[in-house]
Amino acid sequence: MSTPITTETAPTLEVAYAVLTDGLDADAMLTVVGRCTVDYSGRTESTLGAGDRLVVLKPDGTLLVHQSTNRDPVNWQPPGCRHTVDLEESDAADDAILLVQSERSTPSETVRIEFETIYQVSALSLTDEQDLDLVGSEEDLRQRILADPDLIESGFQPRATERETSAGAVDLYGIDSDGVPVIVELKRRRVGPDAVGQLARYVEAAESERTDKTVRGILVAPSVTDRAQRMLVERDLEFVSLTPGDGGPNSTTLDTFVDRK
Amino acid sequence: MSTPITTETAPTLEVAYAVLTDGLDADAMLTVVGRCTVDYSGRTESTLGAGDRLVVLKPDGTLLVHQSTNRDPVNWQPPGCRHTVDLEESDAADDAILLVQSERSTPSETVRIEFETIYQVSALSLTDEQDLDLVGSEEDLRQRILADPDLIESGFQPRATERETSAGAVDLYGIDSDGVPVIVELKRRRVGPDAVGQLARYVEAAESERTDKTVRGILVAPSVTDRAQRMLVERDLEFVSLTPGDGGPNSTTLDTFVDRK
DNA sequence: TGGTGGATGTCGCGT
DNA sequence: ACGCGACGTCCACCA
Repeated sequence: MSTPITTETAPTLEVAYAVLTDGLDADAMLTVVGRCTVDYSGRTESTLGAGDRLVVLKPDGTLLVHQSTNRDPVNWQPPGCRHTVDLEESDAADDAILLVQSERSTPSETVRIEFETIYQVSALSLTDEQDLDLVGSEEDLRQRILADPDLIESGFQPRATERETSAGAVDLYGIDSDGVPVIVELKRRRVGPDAVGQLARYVEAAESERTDKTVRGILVAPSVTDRAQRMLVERDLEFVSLTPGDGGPNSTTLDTFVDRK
Repeated sequence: MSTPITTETAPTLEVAYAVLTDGLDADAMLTVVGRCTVDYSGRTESTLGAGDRLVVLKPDGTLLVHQSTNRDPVNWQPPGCRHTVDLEESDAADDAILLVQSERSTPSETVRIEFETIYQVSALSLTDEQDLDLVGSEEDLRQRILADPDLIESGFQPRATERETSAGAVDLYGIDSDGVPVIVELKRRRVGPDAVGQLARYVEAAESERTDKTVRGILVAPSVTDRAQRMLVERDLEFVSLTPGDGGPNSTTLDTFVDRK
């Protein structure tokens, strides 16, 4: 198999234009490195003065503009956008511009990138059938509890997941050894006030739906902040410390990464 | 100025190794396109089978692994990580591997990328002094209200922003025309139950701190969902419709993007 | 298409 | 370093 890449280093804007239009036609992943300005308008508006950036156009309609810092792109467009490329000629030969634009509706958003110089442009035909396999999410914590409900407390009986209340769906619903309804809110990491508020909402909603008896609320997470702890006490809510993994995500499996010499 | 790029297309692993190690030394932004597997261990764990991806190593210690779909990287490491590159020789010449690894502590996390084939590797020296200038955030909404408090209601007097309560800092605190305390929670976009819960927490905390009188709670946002609306009514909270921009972010300034022919 | 909540969220700010 | 909340959050799921 031949290298699935077309690359031009220090191309003229015309050459870059050709690579990009061909790449868009071929559903390739495109990368452009060059000096550009970026303007965004949509849910908000932003401008970014001229500088060197890495721009990525994905075949699914994603746009990324990366500076040399931060994990997140400084500007972007989510999947589903329509990308277009234009050459803006000019009287003076020197200030011609390559325009990369990305648009979508609902919400109406536009990103407009004006390249004055392009250092490199590439069209990549990537073959990738694989999906990420991730372990340790909140879903795993739920599975762990369903497999062994006593992790919550002795005698806890799960009855439903995602049970609907007027305030939203409850992570885990069940009854304790006395038959009292229990609402469980799961968090995969240390929680703050927001999680307590969420649990409080669900408990309040559940109590307003069954006027006969009280409903217990249990927050399940590795740990809580001080403020969240106080809020739990104030609201008569409970806390159970549990991590998604058996002994925490960093317990045994980490030695997978010990260098194999 | 010369093109600030070193690129090798279809390099041997040895050549790629040289480009990457030199680039790490030079604090360059590095891109690698090739067939690889990715393993992650840290807050959770994940594996990703062999496929073609675009990998980016930023000089600030950021790592990105991008597939051909989605805005977010399938694997990543945030800024501040230590990147290393290794050649793993092998008996059979064919199954040598280029290993790119990124590590950090607090939390302890490792991403390990094994390249079996590299289609392209580049080292980019990007010059970019510019910061993003963004308009239309929640902060702009606050400024707008402080400049004209009557937008909340006639006679509203702001007294403090980020005023502390036992449940956290309140966006905007003031008194109404009757001298009744008012807590205002600002949201730049349509809000759901979480924002109502947040406001309810603040109001409850404020009332427990001043037992003399009730405290009003006003949610300020462009709009609310049905469920959030019901929750507001249940809790005796109020709603005022306001957008960050004057007439909404998409009103007048959009014609900036009309094509200039 | 819109509502709802999770996320290896990330990021910036304050203590 | 930790707590806290915003974010053009993105994203999957579901009605």
